[in-house]
Amino acid sequence: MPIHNADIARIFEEIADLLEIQGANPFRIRAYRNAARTVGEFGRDVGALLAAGEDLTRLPGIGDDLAGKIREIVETGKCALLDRLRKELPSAITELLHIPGLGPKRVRALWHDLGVQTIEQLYRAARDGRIRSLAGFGEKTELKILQSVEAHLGTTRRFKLATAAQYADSLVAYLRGVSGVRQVEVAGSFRRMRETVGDLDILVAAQAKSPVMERFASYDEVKEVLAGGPTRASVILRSGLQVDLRVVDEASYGSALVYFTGSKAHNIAIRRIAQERGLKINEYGVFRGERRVAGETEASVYRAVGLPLIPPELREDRGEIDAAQAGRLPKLVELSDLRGDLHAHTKATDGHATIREMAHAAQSLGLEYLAITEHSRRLTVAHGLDPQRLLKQCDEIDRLNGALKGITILKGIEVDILDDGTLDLPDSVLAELDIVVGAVHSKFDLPRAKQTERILRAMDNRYFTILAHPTGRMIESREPYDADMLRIIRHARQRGCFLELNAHPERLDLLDTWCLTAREEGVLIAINSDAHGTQDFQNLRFGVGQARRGWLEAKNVLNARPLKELRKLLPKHRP
DNA sequence: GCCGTTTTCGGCCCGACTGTTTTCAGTCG
Repeated sequence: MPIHNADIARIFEEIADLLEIQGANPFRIRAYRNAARTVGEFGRDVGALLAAGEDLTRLPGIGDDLAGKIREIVETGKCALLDRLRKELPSAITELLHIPGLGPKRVRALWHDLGVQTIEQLYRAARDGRIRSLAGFGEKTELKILQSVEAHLGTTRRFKLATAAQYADSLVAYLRGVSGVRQVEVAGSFRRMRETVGDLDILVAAQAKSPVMERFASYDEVKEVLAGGPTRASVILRSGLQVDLRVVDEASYGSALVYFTGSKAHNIAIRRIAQERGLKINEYGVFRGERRVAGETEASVYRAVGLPLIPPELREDRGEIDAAQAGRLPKLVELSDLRGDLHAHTKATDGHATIREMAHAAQSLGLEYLAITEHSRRLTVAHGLDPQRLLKQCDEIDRLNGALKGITILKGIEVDILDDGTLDLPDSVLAELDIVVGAVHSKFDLPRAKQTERILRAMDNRYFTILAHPTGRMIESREPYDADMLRIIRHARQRGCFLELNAHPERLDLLDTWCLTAREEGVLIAINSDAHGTQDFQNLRFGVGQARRGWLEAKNVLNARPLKELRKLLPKHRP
């Protein structure tokens, strides 16, 4: 059985959890968590790296010991340390750490004194009133555990970025209207544009007497107030989304913004640099002894540690600090860099608007071109186009292009990639188009070799232009299909075709880590809306966010090119 | 367990809030 990076990461996480409950050295625990993150996010298969004889200790946070454990896991599928820990502690116990309010110390006490190993046993112990008598626990803690377990068994979902944005936008507008409030920003993983967020972290700069805390607690979407101090409060909205609010004065706004934007790993790395320079960073500023030397803006905080401002989307401790120190930070792509959109649908298949309406909507966002790419005939549920209907649409586009000003409509198709890697429409028809977007919409469960081969064969078609939603995953609802993405990216490079970063909120596919690989391999990415209606172009914002997380610059983005340059890259102009 | 122009030992980010304490541990971000 092949061992994937995610498997190794899971093993290290479990080891960290078990060590933590045992009360092991916290820095040893951190080492396992860091290693889990490093391996889990690493773009290439570490098993393949080992097979190629590469030295894993070159990876950050991987020393001789952990490199040895990775080798052990890759070669045997097991880890002796984990097996030993599982004998000492019940493995299921790690699940208890995910209950809010329970950390390693309390989990250990619950297990040691009450024999609690599972969430069900925890629930019964709390319900029967057995927890309040433990040392360090009380009635309130017991009640809180009971509520946390009920909430945990109900919904523990994260919110998709676009969904969270709806709640964030209106709450931010509300807080901006409170007297004494100077600045409001959503920080946390939302600001870093992670594809899902667990909660919203909102930062406010306000005058001392501002009633912002009271107004926050009385916001009409608030269902429950979890905690509230003078500078910090947490609530649950009716939607189930947790919102944490932090209030600071204006002089601390920049350092607080750095602090609450995270990521945690990035902040730790920044603090370490500060420490080396005899400085201390906290949410109130950068300090040399008692004296504050920076803090009013984010730029001032980074400057104090000798770095340029690092964009939030890069703050994941994935090399951005080294890049900043070396003056090699990418100039990340921005929404305003996009010149067109290369994937959209209309009423002709499963969209909701006409070609003309879609073109106007795209143009109002400043786009210069729009490719209409309907589904092909195999996708009958979407009323996919057969050759006859497609050619008829091409005529309509020709007529519209004669009438429209300021935007050009490109003729395209989102053609199904069939099981054997052939395309769902004949070459003679594809030859009439500007753009052929190919997509896998069936047989997601083919074995890795077959799935990979299927996609590579599709790319071999001389009209193939862009691989749509390349991994097929749907956020938190469908796993990516099993395919060798590195081979696919390299094949795209060889064939002169491109990969899509589909900006649909359910997809955000290509993932950030693969964007990074595509960039390194010299493959351009098309950030496309996959719009089915005129409002859907708004989603490009989230696609750009994901692209920025993947370190993409405008020059790495296909549809950041003006139409004239784009045309030169399309199949009709290939040798 | 990792790491090093203060290197092979001795460090490893920092503060708010809660509950159970009576000066602080545990948890969280």
